[in-house]
Amino acid sequence: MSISSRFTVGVHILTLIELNKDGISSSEFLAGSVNTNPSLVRKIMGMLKKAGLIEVQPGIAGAKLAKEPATISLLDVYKAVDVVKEKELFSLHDNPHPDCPVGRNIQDSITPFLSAAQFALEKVLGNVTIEEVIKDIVEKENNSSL
Amino acid sequence: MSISSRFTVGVHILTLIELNKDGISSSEFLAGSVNTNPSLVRKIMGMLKKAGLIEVQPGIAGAKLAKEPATISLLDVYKAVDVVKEKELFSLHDNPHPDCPVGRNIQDSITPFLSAAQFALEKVLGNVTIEEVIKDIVEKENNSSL
DNA sequence: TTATCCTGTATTCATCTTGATTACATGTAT
DNA sequence: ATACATGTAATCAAGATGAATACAGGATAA
Repeated sequence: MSISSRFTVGVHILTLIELNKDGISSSEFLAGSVNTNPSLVRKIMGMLKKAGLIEVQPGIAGAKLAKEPATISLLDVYKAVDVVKEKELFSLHDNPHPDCPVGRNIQDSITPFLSAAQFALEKVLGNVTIEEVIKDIVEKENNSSL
Repeated sequence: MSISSRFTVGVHILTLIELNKDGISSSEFLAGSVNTNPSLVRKIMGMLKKAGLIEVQPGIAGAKLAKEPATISLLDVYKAVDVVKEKELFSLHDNPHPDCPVGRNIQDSITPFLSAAQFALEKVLGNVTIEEVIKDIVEKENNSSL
């Protein structure tokens, strides 16, 4: 299992919109860089828009960031594209047997640990911004052209 | 998306084996508590055995822990049942376009952040032992019988 | 030996999620 | 009106998951 690439594609989209801020970032343009189809990009753009991360208007080509890159964290993107539901990163098996002491208590016992693990993951994502990703990419570009 | 319940079922199995240490924990017995079929339990038992967490023998009913509960972490179980591959919790979109500065660098740029997030999650799981889960269940049992 | 019970393992199946693809309604501008 | 973009729905193939069934092989008791 893997967390949907909607998340990393979302990060890609936001990064490219910013680096192409002087140009027009249409869904087709973005899809070309991601190597997917414009429809999927528009779907993800819709989620990013709903989350207040980008500005797009029907009929008008191009998207812009709605906030400064330094104020958008990877966690914002992760939540925007809805890849993992609240407290549901880990699956629990349905209906353990209530006649067994383990069966009737296991879920309540381990859920706090699972939530803590998921929270730790999300905290790391919350500490990384789109600005950092952009800086990193620009730096890699400069290094590779030496 | 969700991480396969093989993980939480594995924890359930280990916990029950220990709490039932004076009895015989056959795959059918364990499956009854988990509320699944014995075949799936045997499959997971095979993984736990391979990882050195339990002892089972063909033809002989019942499984026993191969180590003290205090020395088995949730991370051990998580790795044993192979629910998430190393550094692959997050999906990357294949083949971003190499002619775009973002396309050719995005994966290398974000992979360290994603790995760090996954590592943070695993670290939390590594700090919780089966013994703690058992204690918690016993405690819940005692409280409920007041 | 024979019968019985268990583990180990493979196969099949329905269900779900993902991402690709197509289509089309709606909005904007020339 | 035409051209082009976004918004959104529908369909599809592929992959993962867990349920279910079957059976080979090991262990034990009569």
